[in-house]
Amino acid sequence: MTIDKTGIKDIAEKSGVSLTTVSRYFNKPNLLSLKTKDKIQAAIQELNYSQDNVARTLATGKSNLVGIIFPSLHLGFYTELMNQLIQQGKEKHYSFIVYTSRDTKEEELSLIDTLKSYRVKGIILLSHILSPEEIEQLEVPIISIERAGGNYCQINNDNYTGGKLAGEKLIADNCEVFLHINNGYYENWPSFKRIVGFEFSVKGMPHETIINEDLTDPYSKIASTAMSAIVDSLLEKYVGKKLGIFCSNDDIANMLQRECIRKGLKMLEDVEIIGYDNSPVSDYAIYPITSIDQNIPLMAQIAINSLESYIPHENVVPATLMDKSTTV
Amino acid sequence: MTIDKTGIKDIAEKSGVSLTTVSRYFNKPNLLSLKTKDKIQAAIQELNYSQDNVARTLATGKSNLVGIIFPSLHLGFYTELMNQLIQQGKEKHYSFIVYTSRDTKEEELSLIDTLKSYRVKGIILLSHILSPEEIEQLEVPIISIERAGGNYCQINNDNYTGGKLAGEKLIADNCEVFLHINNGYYENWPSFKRIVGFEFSVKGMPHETIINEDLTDPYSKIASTAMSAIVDSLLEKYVGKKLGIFCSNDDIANMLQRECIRKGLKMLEDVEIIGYDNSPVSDYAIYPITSIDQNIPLMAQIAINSLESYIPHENVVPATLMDKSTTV
DNA sequence: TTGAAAGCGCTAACAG
DNA sequence: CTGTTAGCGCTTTCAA
Repeated sequence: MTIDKTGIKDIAEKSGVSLTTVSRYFNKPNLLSLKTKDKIQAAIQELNYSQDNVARTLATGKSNLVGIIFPSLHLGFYTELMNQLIQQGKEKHYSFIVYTSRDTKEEELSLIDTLKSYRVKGIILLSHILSPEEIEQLEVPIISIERAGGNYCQINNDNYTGGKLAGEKLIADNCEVFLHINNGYYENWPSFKRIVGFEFSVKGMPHETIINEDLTDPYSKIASTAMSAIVDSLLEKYVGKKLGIFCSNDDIANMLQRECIRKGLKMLEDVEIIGYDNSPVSDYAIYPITSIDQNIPLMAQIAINSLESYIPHENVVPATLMDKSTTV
Repeated sequence: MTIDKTGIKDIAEKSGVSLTTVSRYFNKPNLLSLKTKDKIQAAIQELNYSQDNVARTLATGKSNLVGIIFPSLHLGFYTELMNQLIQQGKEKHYSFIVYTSRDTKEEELSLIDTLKSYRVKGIILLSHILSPEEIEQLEVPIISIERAGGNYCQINNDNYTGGKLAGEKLIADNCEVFLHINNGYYENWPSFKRIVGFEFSVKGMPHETIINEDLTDPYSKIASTAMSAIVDSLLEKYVGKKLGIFCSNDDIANMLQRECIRKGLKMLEDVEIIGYDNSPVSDYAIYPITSIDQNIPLMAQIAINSLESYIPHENVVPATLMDKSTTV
């Protein structure tokens, strides 16, 4: 299993040129004569050689590895982003080392250390553990996505507009009470602007923002229970009114829809729901959920490009409303 | 950004020992005297040194990187498996390079080549592109999960029992017609045994197996349409009968439940549903879906251990029925 | 217990 | 256009 060993040296001998020339065949092919290129290519084929990324990385100091750190994997937005990243990264021969981190700073820093020790080209950061200041100390290109910003590359959705679009839609649909359900935030998070935008748009009308951290992991008993209680209190409080509910993500919206259906609410008639992310979950609910699209493919594309030419600044990706079956 | 450079050499100088000794500090610490160990440790702290995995990999020929190749990411089973793998792998300092592959053999082989060039410890294979024979040629430790087997390490669920448990449950619940819905298979796939087990258990009673490849990607229009048609035909064919439906995975079961609800079927009364995987999706459906548990954490654990000490053979993980709300 | 020296496989000046 | 010569940062005989 380790008798392979076919290296640049072997193909150099086989084709009667020097090591360097073979190396150049891969890195600066235009410096070589057609004849040598052919010879080398032939040897490569014959010996079934393929490059050694470890040696190359050691020599150059840079690999094509990229780190991604998610808070968790069980959210449509994350899965889809990873999918896009992997897909689009293939063209540039990027390989992604994936971690999850939602606990301690020490753990996250150690993961980042490991990543650095593999000489990653950059780290795409989605976890919320580190502060902007701490991130700035990292000494490795960081691309943060939907995180509070600092002096590094950020990719954020136009959350303000997203929230505003949701509010406007719900108003246009003649909802009578406007609710926002969120699992918690910090005011410096980009996603906080969703709330601001939403509240701005429903200003002057009956509205309420409900924050409940139990909703953080949507696939838990605790989240179901919390959501059930929320719906109950809403029904009690706003009896007879048509509710317009904007959720901070599709998973929460999905959970909400489930509770509404269980409790016999009629979609569109009694309640309208808008989620955020336009991720697959929003499509496989009973009533596919109207959602604010973050343009995940574009986010991935920007991330990939930023890896190539790193510029520390904020990239804002537009938000658009995707009309489905939970709004008129 | 590249002024870092703190290497084994620096800490050797600082602590007045040789390179070799410092190296041994990490690899064979018990060969060192307590005094030198202390000196070295102090230097490490002071210089804030951390090891270079690339150099170490080049020198030893083995890294702590592990490849995973999924057919896609949008299936609860995959997400949860990845989650478990990443989590459990952390203890052994494994880092996972994640790919998706569902297209051509060339692409998959090239991914595997890249993985090899990073000197991965092994590759966890879930994609269906390569045949067992081709996998055997790979010259890298392969751990296949729920794939047709060959002479390499395999981790498979006890699919036969899983299918049988589903059938028996549906019978016990007094269903009158027994259906299996599947998105396609090959007879040498482990998951084919689900069908065999199920069919065995409902032998002699009215039953039918429905195969439809359009169900492969559950988050697509095409899948919804297909499922809708399937339910229609079932209703037409078995009017008035209580249907017992076993699906090949939770995502399909979820889709099925959605169509049943849309068409006004009453859960438990008109229809019972059992999925496979016991993945998060099964829990956030309107009626949490009874499902066959594959014990994903155990699968992950076996995978991790197999990486450590590779033994080419089949590991069979037990299947158990998880009773939820789509069965009595 | 410790050190010197020879690589691991490739790249990158520098020279021709 | 092509070759020589040092490394990249760490591990690993071999010898002391």
